[in-house]
Amino acid sequence: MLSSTVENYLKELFLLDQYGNKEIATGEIAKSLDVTPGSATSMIKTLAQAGLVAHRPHYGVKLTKQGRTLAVHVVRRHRIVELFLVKILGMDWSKVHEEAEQLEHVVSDEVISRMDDLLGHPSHDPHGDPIPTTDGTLPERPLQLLSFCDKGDSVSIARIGNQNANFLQFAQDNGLLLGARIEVTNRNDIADSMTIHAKGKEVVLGLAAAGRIEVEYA
Amino acid sequence: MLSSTVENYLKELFLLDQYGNKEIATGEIAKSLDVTPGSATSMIKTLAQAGLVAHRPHYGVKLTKQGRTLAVHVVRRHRIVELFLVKILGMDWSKVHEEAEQLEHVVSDEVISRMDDLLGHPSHDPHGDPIPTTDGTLPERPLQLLSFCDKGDSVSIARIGNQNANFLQFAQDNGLLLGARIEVTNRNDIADSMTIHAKGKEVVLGLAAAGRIEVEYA
DNA sequence: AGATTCTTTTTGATTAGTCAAAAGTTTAAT
DNA sequence: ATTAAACTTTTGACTAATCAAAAAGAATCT
Repeated sequence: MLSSTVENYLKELFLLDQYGNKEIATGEIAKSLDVTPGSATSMIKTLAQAGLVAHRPHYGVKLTKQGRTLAVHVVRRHRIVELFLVKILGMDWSKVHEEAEQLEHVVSDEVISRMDDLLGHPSHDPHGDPIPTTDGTLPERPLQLLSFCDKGDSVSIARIGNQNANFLQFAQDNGLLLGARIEVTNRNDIADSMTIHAKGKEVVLGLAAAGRIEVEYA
Repeated sequence: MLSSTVENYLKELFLLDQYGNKEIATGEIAKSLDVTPGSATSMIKTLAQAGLVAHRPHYGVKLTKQGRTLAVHVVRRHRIVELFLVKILGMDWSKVHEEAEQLEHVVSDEVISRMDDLLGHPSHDPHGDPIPTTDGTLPERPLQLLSFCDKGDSVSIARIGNQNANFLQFAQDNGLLLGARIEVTNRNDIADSMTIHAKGKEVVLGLAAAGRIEVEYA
């Protein structure tokens, strides 16, 4: 069995590069997990020893097939738990990430499978992130960053992956919910902002914030 | 925040003496938690340092008011989670204890409170153990060991506290479920056994096994 | 009271994970 | 081609929790 710490390293490596083509720098994983670079190096060596990552010293680290499989399972647990907390327990969308961070390490496969049944085998979590299947497949969707949309574009919100509770709370308060139909009513590249029409409300977003929201033209 | 290990020591001390009148021996808690006596001594010193237990070296240890409060909350989390797993996720009665052992350390108060709502503020868990309220009160019921019943007694099963999965499985397979109406059709103190009539079935139990089942005359 | 037994505590070592700071590499800039 | 900057690795130390084995304390039996 893997420790929570090991699971977190694997998960983070996966999230930093879903496709597994680039090498992750020690400093990058260290920053993501809020540990010192030295701690990351030492854990990377442990993971490499266990065959879960390939490490090229001074260049970077990459999940092995085995490591990726384990990571994907952690992500699956995390996302099913998140959706479960929202849909079944009625928890606030902006808070479930924190909770799932803890639960993902202790819920058994059986519990996950039952939650999955109860939820009707969902394809995406409450933030629009895809839920990997048991065999490790991830559903793909062609999404676009809201920050790339032009004035007049009418789209629907498909993903708000940013896990910061304050940002999510803000989004929620302004009608920027998953699936919401929105329209870009203005865009000003000089002022670095855009205006969104959502559910009768006007919301002004900086492009950086808009870049944290992904949309679908469908 | 308390570590899982600390929570387990507190919980176990509570379970070994719900009423808090006797002192628990170091060896007793060590055996319950499956650690060496030396490990228990060292943890007890840590807990005493933190004001969670009172330790009289060589004589025993007892939860302080503060320690008891924390322990009761762990027990509350455990029991609500157990019931939730059975009632909402449909898990097997004999398996939820193990799962709850893990979850009890990571579920937040908010999740527990929502589970509690969803379950309708239950008073007892799937084994018939009382669920402490948020303020730390435990509902009391006058129960009797099945092993003390006489031939002809008609009672209902109120508690099967034994957490061994095999025993629970056996009970389940023989209709010895919580709330089941049963009758003692025979009792033989020499042979150390009794016969129970449950749901049209006859079950023979040794008195030791019958002692792990508690009943209500009501 | 003395010896034996049982239990508890102490001691010293080990493991996982971490940090701070020193030392070593790589890359980029002059 | 040096030097500087940025990053990574190494080193040594620390904490929580554990174990095995030695030492100490309490209880019991004669």
